[in-house]
Amino acid sequence: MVTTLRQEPLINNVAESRWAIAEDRVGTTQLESVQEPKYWHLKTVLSEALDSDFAVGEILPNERDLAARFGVARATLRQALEQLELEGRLQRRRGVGTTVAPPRVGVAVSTAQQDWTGGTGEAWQPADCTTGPAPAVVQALFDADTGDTVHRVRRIRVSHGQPLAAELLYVPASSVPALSAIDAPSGPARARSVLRELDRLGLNGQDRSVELGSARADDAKELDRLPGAPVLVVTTRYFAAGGTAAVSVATYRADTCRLTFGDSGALEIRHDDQERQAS
Amino acid sequence: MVTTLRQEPLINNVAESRWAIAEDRVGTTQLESVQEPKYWHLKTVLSEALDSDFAVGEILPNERDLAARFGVARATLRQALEQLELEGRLQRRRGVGTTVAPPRVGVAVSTAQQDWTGGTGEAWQPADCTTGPAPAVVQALFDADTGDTVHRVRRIRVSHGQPLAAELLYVPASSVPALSAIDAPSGPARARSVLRELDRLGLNGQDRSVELGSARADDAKELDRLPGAPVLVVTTRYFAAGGTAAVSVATYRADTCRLTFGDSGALEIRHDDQERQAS
DNA sequence: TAGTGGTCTAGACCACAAC
DNA sequence: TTGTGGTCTAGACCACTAG
Repeated sequence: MVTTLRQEPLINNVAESRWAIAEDRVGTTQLESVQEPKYWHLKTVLSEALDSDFAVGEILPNERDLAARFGVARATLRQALEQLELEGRLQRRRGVGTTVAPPRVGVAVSTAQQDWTGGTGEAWQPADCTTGPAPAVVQALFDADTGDTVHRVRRIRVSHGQPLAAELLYVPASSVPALSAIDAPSGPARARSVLRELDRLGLNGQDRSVELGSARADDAKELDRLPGAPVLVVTTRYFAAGGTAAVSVATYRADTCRLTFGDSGALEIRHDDQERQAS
Repeated sequence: MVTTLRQEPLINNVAESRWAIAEDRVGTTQLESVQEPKYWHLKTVLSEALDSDFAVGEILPNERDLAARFGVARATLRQALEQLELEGRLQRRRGVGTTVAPPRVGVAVSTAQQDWTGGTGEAWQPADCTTGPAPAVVQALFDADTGDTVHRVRRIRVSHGQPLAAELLYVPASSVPALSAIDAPSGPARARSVLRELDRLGLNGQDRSVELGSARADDAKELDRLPGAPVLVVTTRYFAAGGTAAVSVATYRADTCRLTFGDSGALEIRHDDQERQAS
């Protein structure tokens, strides 16, 4: 592999040397630390290499080359890459390649009481609205006497041109009785109408939960990911005088998002350094 | 495969029929809905089967049998099972088997101001304490003038005998100057001493973020999972008069935990039904 | 059209738990 | 010892992106 290395000598040699270091580290340390899975060891070595030798946005060699370099099967190499992608260190796109991902963005979730009509700039943008029954899991979060028909408002959260989250906001028809039946029965205009009514209600509290999920096909499309991609599912229950006025199920891209809750300190956690937690 | 089916006739036949339904569903629906990955389709079918036909704790056939039943390679079947485990639907244990998982437990995270000394019963239990430098990522969350040496308090959160989370609490030595240098320099006793001092400080705010991570070896051991298992990493910064008094990095099992934040509604989200969100 | 990551296969062996 | 899930291999083909 040292023979045909004469075109673009400088750049190629720099790249070569960085990978050579990593290769060595895999070869040598694997012998001593027995009984550690190859993919895990590989992931650790790659992670450290990314920390010290690579810049955000840099393109990695393709999977077949990398696997050959480290002397493992492509499937094993992929296991390591998948871990790193899960941790937000890498970004992989079919047909394109693998690049070093930027640090996760901190996304404020709690921000006290929000303005439904979207006066706060670049937060949520309403995309659509339909009317019908809510899924059983959501229905269970409403009060027993709430009717079956709800408005389903679709909203997308974008930052710096990248989609961060896709939300489905369920508003029981009984929560917004004043909603005019005259304007558009669906679509973005309808969505804004529902939000305006919700804003008029004046909510007095909320209840939130976060769990890991995998993106459904529709969410994945909005998030520019493949179905099954890991997401953080944020379920929020909004309370008004009468009880639960709305339920929001928001799915955030787990690879790119770090959810922040400013409970009282009101400070933003900064994370712009490249360093990572030591093992 | 219909021949030797005579021992435990009733139970086996019931089990057989349930799987036969799922098999059919895979075979038939795959033809129409083209261009959907097999593992994804398989996951959907299995998920619906779990919803309708299986009880919590039930044991599934082993992976080789299941793969044969559905006519796919074991690796493909495993991709589907991994997804379901990620979603908290299944529990797999090496050497034992695969079982239907109970619904995720709601774990309160915010609970206003806590009592460090652990008077609240079954929450965190201190396990150990060491002293030394903090990892760079954590150090970055402290104020610039904070010294290098911190107390690292290890705590475990358990519920119903199951480990939910493992925490590393970083307390700068400068935050707890009154800490007696006389009692045990490390171990659980030392941990309690540090927490007692922290309690005495009187914190006036906190700052929290949640992101997806994978369990490091030490955390994995505490959580009774394999290294690399998906976890929800909750990073909390505690403020006192002087600034950041402590930083906590808690890793929750993503498969079994749903983090709840009682921001103001103070209600617990109930989730004891078996139903799941429709696709 | 060429090159990338995504899916899938049919094996093999290993670590672990339980009998 | 047996059976389970976990790891690993060396291929193959497909879907997508970009030249």
